[in-house]
Amino acid sequence: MADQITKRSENYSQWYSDLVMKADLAEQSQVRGCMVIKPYGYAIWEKMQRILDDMFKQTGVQNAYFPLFIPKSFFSREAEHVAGFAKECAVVTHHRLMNDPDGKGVVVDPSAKLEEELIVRPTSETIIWSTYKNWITSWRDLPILCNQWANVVRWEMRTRLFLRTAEFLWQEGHTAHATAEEAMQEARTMVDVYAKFARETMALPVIEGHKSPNERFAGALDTLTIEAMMQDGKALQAGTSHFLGQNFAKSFDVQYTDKEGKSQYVWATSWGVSTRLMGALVMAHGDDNGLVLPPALAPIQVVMVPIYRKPEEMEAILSKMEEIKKGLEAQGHSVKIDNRDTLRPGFKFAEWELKGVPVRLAIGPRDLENGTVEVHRRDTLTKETMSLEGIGEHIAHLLDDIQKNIYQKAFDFRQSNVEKCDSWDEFKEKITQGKFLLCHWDGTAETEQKIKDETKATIRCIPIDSFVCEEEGKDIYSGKPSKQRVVFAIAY
RNA sequence: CUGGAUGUGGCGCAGUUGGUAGCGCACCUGGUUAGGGACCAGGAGGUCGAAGGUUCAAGUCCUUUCAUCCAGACCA
Repeated sequence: MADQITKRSENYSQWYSDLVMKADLAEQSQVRGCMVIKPYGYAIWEKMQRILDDMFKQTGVQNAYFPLFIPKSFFSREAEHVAGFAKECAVVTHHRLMNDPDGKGVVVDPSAKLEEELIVRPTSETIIWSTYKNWITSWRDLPILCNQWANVVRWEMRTRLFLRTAEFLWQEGHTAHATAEEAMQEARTMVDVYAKFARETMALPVIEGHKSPNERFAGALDTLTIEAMMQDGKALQAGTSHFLGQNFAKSFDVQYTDKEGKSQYVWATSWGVSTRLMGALVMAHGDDNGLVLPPALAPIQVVMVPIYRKPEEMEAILSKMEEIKKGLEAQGHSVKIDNRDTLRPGFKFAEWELKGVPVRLAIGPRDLENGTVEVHRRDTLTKETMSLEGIGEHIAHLLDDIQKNIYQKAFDFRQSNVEKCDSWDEFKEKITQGKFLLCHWDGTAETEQKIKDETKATIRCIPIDSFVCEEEGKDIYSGKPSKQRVVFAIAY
């Protein structure tokens, strides 16, 4: 299994190459782990954005945008939040460059030192709450449901493409509510949105649940999460939704006057998903031939490869393909005709497989004569020759089927790697084999920490979906009484 | 910051006991090819991570330094 994990990890980096690359920054630069998202990768991100955005709006959320720079003092206000973020941030200290007096190039103008440093946002709670203070005075102003699509920077010590880059793209929702119940409901609503998006759009089975106190977001009273299993059996936190209580309202003095005329602090949530989802997509579905994209997110859903020897054949085939393409596009599918005449078909087949295009159509002189087409599906790597008649309908069904099948495959994989575990010896063995283990936990941070120290495994979540398992038992490590099982796994 | 490994054309690598850099892929040109990653011929591209030292001579030996990768600490 260890070998398998290594092999998978190597594959992951190959699978990424069409989507993302490490930024090629200056040699002496200390900026590590910045990424360039390539056009093909960004197209997937755009699709994710569009679908998520629609889902957000259906819950009443609106988009807004807040500044990239946050005054340092804002971070001093929320003590817990600071403890979680203060260390690994990019700090702006100057605002001007000047020509280097000793020669070529430019240097920082020392006279342009900022009175107060600016922090490049690692997340926007602080600046948004300092803004909300001016938006909220009455119960009539609530709730405020804002989301922003933005980039954030965290000066991570170790980075990994998509999973942990220094700069990444995300959306962060920040809401303000009159009551704790309403805020908790909002946090729950949004994690449900994420779970639905993961399952239905990304074809990614996830476990929904609460984070243990140790794993909570800095400054949150409760953190809800969706956890996915990658093909090496490791867990990936794919999205989080936080109930922030009144912590930020109190730190930034955000109060409203309720119906009785009394001042009340507002209740807050924040929730986000990032370009890490791209990593999840790749690591959950890819195979030895490259990416496998669910049709709902594939920038190109159908690619057509013509096969010909003579120019006349090419012309006839391409015009037939245009015809088919129009039909498919009318049904809302994205279609590409690969008409590059410098490459051989076999090369193109391999290339589009690497890119994960769900369906490939090949038409050659033989097909042209018979009125047929070769249909190849990426998920199963199988192909069949079929009549051109009714091809549109067939493709529509096929894309649908591929979407479902990719989910099912990931689902089955996960199911076969999740199990209940009640023996500590068994736990130690299985956890390193890439299993999710459902175990009893006594609810203490100490036990969780000890388990982490000994095995690297963490509590991924306390499930709230179909994995919820409330029953009496004994803690896997301490043997103390427990009321429910939680999900343990080794995480990215 | 701690431990281990590695830096040689765009990518992946070789380079013996020191003798003045080579291979595969990719790239460019021409031709033949085309139903699963084509073939032949020709061509271009490197101050060997950087600085210093030893030597008649350094990719190779010594010192320093920088960077990258893996394992920790941090995290979406």
